[in-house]
Amino acid sequence: MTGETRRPHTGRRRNEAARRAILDVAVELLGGTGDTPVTIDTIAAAAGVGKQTIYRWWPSKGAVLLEAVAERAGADIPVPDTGSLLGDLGGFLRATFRAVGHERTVSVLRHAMAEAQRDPHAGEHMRAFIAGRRAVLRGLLERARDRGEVSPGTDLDLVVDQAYGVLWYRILVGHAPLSATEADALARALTAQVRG
Amino acid sequence: MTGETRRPHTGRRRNEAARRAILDVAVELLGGTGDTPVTIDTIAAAAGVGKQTIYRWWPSKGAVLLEAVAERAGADIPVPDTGSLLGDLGGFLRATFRAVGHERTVSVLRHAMAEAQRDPHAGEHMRAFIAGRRAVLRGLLERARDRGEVSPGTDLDLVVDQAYGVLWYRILVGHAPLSATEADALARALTAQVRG
Amino acid sequence: MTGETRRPHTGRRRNEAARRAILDVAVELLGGTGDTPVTIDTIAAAAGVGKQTIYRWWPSKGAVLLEAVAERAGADIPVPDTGSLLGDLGGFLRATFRAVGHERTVSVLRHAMAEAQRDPHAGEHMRAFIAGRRAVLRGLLERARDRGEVSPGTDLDLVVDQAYGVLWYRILVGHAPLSATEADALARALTAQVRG
Amino acid sequence: MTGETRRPHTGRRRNEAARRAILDVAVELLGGTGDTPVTIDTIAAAAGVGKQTIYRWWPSKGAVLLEAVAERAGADIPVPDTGSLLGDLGGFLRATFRAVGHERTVSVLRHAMAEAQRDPHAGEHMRAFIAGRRAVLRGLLERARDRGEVSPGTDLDLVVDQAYGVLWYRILVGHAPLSATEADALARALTAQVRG
DNA sequence: CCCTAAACGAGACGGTACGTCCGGTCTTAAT
DNA sequence: ATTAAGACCGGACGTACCGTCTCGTTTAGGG
Repeated sequence: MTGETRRPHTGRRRNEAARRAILDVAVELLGGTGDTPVTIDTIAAAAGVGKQTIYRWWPSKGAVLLEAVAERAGADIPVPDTGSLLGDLGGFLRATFRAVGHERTVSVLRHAMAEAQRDPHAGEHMRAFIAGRRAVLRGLLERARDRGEVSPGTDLDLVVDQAYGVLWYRILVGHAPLSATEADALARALTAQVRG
Repeated sequence: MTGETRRPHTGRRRNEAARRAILDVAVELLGGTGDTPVTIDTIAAAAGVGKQTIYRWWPSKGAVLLEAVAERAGADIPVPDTGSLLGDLGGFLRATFRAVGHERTVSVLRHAMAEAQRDPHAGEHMRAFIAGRRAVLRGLLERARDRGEVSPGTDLDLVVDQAYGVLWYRILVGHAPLSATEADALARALTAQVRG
Repeated sequence: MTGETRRPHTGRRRNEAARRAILDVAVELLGGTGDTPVTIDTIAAAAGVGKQTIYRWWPSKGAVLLEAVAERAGADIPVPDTGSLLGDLGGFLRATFRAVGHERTVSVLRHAMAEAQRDPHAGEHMRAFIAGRRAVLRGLLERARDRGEVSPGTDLDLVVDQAYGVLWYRILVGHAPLSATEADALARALTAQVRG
Repeated sequence: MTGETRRPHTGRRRNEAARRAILDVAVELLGGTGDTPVTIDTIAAAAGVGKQTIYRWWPSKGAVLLEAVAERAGADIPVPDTGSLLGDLGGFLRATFRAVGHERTVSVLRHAMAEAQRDPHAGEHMRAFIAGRRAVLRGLLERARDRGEVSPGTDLDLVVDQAYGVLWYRILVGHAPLSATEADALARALTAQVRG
C-alpha cells in the first residue's frame, strides 16, 4: 500500500511513522472499493506493521478507524467570514458538503458511524469528533447572533443539530445527494428559520 | 427468552409462530443490555428455532433485524389533524420522539442503522422503512401547504430531512435528549421556517 | 495436501472424513521437512477444514498431535511367538525399532513427546498411549515367565522401562542409532538379565 | 522474583551478576507452579534485566534454559568408590534419583527436554550435558570392568543407555516414581545383566 | 388413508476476523 | 560500551460469528 521504504525503529519511544502509516492505511481501506476488507490484519499488513503495534496504542479496531476518520474529516473546512449569516452558513455548508460529497468519503463516514454504534471506544471517539465539529458551527452562529441576525431565544444547538442531522441522515440513508445546491438550500432554510 | 411452550410443527407450510418468535427475539436482543450478543445463533436459540429456519426466509442477519425493527418502529405513530401546522407537526414529532425515547428503542434503532451500513439487505430494508416514514411526514406537510400555511417554493423534502435528521443524529450520537420538549422546539423551528 | 475431492457434509453428525483428514495431515506435517510449521492453521488449511472443526473435537493443538501419533505408532507392531524369550523379545524390539527408525517417525515422536510436556491434554494422551505399549511388552514378558524363562521375583515393569527407556532416550537425544542391531543387543542384554 | 536489591551497571564489561540472575530466574520459573509462564519477557522482568542482555549472551530462549538446567543438574552427584559394581552403581543411581526426585526438578528437566526438541541451540546444549553425564557413568562401569565384574564383550554404552533411559522415561512420562528403592532395583538389575 | 414433499430443530462445517501472546531485533537514554 | 526499558515485526493461538449443509422428525395435502 505504502511504506515501501524501510521504516526505522525508534527504540523505546512510540514510532510516529508507524502511527501515521496505520491511520493512513485505515482511511485508504475504508474508502476503498470494498474488495479489500477493512480488517486489523489487512491494516497491519498494508501498513507494514505487526498487529500488536496497533493494539498497543488503540483499544480496538473501531478506535483506530474513528481516530483515522476524525483526523481527516473536518480538517480543511474553513469558517468563512462574509459578514452575513447566509453567506457564512452557505460557505461553511458548501465546503462541508463538498468534502463529504465524494463517494469514498461517504463510504468512510458510513462505516465509521456504524462502528461507533458497536464499539464503545469508537463511540467515544465519535462523540468527541462530533462535539468538535458542532462547536465550530455553533461559533459561526454565535457570531451572527452577536450581529443581530438571529432572533433572541433561538436555540442555536437545535440549529446545529438540523444542519449536521441532515448531513448525516443523507450520508447514512443515501436517499438524497450532498452537493453545493443542497448546501445552499439548507443554508437558506436555516437562515430563514432563525431570522425570527 | 420466550417459547417455553412447545411450538407445533405446521408440516409443509411456513410456521408463522416461528416467524413471530424470531422477530420478537431479534428486537428483544437488540434492545437488551448488550450482555447477550445479537447473533444468528443467539436469536435461533432464544427463539427455539434452527438457524436454517431463519435463513430459509431471510437472506441475511441484517434483513432479519431490519424487518423486526421496521415492523415495530413507526407503528402506533398517529398523524394528528389539529387544523394547524404547528399543532399537527408538534403532535407528530412528540409521538415520534416519545416512541423513540425509551432507552431500549434507541438501542434497537442504533444497531439497526449500523447494520444497514454493512449489510446490503439491511440497507434496502432501511431505505424502504425510511421512505415510508418520510411519506407520512411529507403528507402532513402537504396538507399544511394546501391550507396555505407553507410559503410557496418551500422544499418539503428538506423539511422532512431536517426533522428526521435531528432525530437520527441524536439517536446515533446521543449528545442530546429526545423528549417532548425537544419535539416541540423542533416543531416550532420548522413551522417558523416554512411560514415564509 | 490431500482432500482434493470434495468432502460432503454429514449433517449434524461428526464428519468422520474430516477427522481422518485432520489426523492424517497432522502426522504428515509432523514428519515433514520442517519447512512447513505444524500449526493449527496449517493443519486446518491442509486438511481443508475450518479451525473450529479442530477445536470442536480436540481441546488443544497438542491433543490433536498426540491422537494422530498414537493412532499410528504402535500399530503394525506384531507380537511374535517363537517359543523363546530371546526370540520373542528380539522380534518385538526389531519390529519396534524398525518402525521408529525412519527419520520422519523419529521427528514425529520427538515433537509429540515435547508437546506432551507442555500441553496437559497431550500429556494425558501420551500417558495412555505409553500405557498401551507397555501392556503389550509386559504381556510378552509374562508369557516367558510362565514358561519359566524368567527368574521369580523379577520386576517385569522395570524390564519394560529399560526397553522403552532406551528407545525414547535415543529418540530424544539422538546420540545412538535405532536399528535391528541395537534391538538385538538390547534383547540379549535383557534376556540375560532376567534369566536369573 | 529476586533482584530486589539494585544491581549496579558494570560499564563495558559483562555483568556477571546479571548472568547469574538470569540463570537463577530461569530455573526458578521452570520449576514453578506453571502459573507464571516461562518466557523471555518474564525471565528478563524477574531478573531485572533487559531482553537484549539475554540475547547478547545466548542465541535463543532454549539455550538459556538448557544452560541454566545443565549447570544445576549433575552437580553434586558424587561417584562412589565402594569397590563393588553393585555398591558403586547403587550409590550413584540413588544420588541421581534423589537429586531428580523433587517435584520441582522433574518439572525443570521435563521442560528442558521439551525445549531441546524444538530449539536447535537447546538440543546442542542438551546433547553436551547428556554426554557429560554418560561419561561419568561409563567411567564407573569401566572401573568395574577393569576389576573383572563385567563379562567381556558387554556393551557399556548400552548399559548407560538403560540407566539414563529409565530415568528420563520416567521423568517424561511420570508413570513410576523415582526413589531410592527404584534406584536400587535398577542397580541390581543392571549388575545382574552385565555379570555374564 | 397412505405417501411424498416441504418445513422444522439441531448442530457440524468451511471460512474469516478478532484480540492476545510470545520470540527475537532494534533503538533510546542512563550509567 | 553495556545496560534497562520497551517498541516493533511476524506469526500462532484459541474464540466468535456468518451462512451452508445434512440429518432425522413432523405435518399437510395429493393420489
